[in-house]
Amino acid sequence: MKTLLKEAYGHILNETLLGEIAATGAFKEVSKGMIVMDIGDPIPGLPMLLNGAIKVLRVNDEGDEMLLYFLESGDSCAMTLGNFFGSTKSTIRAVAEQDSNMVVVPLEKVYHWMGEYADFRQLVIESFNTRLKELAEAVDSLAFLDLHGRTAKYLSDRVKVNGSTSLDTTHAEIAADLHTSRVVVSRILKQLEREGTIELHRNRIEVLRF
DNA sequence: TCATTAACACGGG
DNA sequence: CCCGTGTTAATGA
Repeated sequence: MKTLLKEAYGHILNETLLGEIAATGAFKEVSKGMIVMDIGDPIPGLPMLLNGAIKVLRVNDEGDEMLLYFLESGDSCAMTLGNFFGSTKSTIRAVAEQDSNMVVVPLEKVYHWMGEYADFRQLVIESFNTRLKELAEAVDSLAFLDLHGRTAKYLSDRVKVNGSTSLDTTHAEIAADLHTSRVVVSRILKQLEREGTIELHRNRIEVLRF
């Protein structure tokens, strides 16, 4: 676990801290498609992603979803740090985009290290900053892009976090992430295929240009 | 005009 | 057979 930690966070966190995280954090392994955390779940600590990728979604009371952003290796999920402001329940759903490994750091340790280590403080603040930027981007695309544009952006984002132009997905999943209907997604995907942007297969989309 | 819902046929695993 | 896909028709904002 120490090796994975160093690969993902070694560039920002000092050796002592990495050792402490390895010693006190809970290692967690999730496989693709698993719900890592759901609305209302108690937050056990600060999740620090070691490898893989996690999809973060907002969900309303009817169960409708809406993609917020992806977490990649070296990201921590600052949304869970709502704890600092008194909430102990998750307000998001997190689904494994790939098989992933993470360390969950207990909150007492997070408090402690934020006071003790400048580099840890830095990590948390940077994480907040990045998540906020990604949220702003999600709002932008909702406000300024039509569904065709949102779908194209969505596909290129997924290509980026997966590091592959071959996406294992279905039209229904895309529809859920973009909070629209599958009919529309099918039509837009067909259109993108005719434009030569993608290639459609069953349970798979090959992204040719992005 | 463009999205949504319902309904259907086709085909692959 | 079940599920993912592609399409159409009717309806709504």
